[in-house]
Amino acid sequence: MPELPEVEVVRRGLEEFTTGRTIRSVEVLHPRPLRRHLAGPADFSDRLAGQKFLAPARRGKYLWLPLASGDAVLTHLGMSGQFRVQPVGATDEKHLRVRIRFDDDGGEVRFVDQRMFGGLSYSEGGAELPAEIAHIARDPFDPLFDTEAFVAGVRKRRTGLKRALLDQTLVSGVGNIYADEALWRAKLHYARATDSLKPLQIREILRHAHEVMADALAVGGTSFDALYVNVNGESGYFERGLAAYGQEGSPCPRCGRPIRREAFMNRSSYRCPKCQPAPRNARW
DNA sequence: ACTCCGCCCTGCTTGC
DNA sequence: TGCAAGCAGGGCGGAG
Repeated sequence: MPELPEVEVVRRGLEEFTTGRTIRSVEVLHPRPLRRHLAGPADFSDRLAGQKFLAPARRGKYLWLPLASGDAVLTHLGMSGQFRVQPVGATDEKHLRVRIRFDDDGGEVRFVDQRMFGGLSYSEGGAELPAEIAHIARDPFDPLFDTEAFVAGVRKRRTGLKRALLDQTLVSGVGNIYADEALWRAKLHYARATDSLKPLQIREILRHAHEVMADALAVGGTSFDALYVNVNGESGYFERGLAAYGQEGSPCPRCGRPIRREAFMNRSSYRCPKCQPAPRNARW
């Protein structure tokens, strides 16, 4: 569900509420979100008690909370994960999975996840960058993002452009929504063959992905429903900024043609049939 | 080595 | 009304 802008909104919210605080206890209410922590929920809780959080970090859609010990709590929101800050004693959310209490009088942090594609794990030595996500590419907001390596990587692939944009080992943070929006802005069809794109076109699609995610971040991200909210339970406002995604039948903001929805990768893709015509040598 | 599919979950919407 | 299928913004493991 959440892509880079939404995860960054959550990171900023957590930064305000967790940095410098010491954990008193961690309560795991469902084992599923701890599946990546192979030693099990009890071990996860035991290791965290008494530890102090440093400022949270993010790469793409992954988020981690470094600890003063040099380790980290690594998390991913999956499709429906949320972090919420609540006063101690507030009613439990229906899908509350993990509760973190602190040794001060402030509120608690809760991991809430309806579908449980998200989760948490304890990353030893992961404060700087958890080894578990070393394969994830830097995202476009990262000052060390290597544009030329991205251009070369995309051209080396033999696949469609949208598949490449969604491949988190080429560029991270882009999901189905912002891939469609970036493709619309760049006037490129999702099935354009990666190995026939010009370097300039690849730089352009990357620039648009960066810009559309920055635009979304500036207004708190995209929320279609209550499944994406910030740590205070508030929605973002970028849904009104979407030109293509979810806009089937609505006029293209550029040319007026109705936006088309098509099945793609067991999901949906939205495009303007005039601005983003199907290529001859399509790769799906 | 690279690419792609199926699957992990729950709940809301849609159509019969 | 009731039920089942379809769909939802992600990532991984393993098949080919």
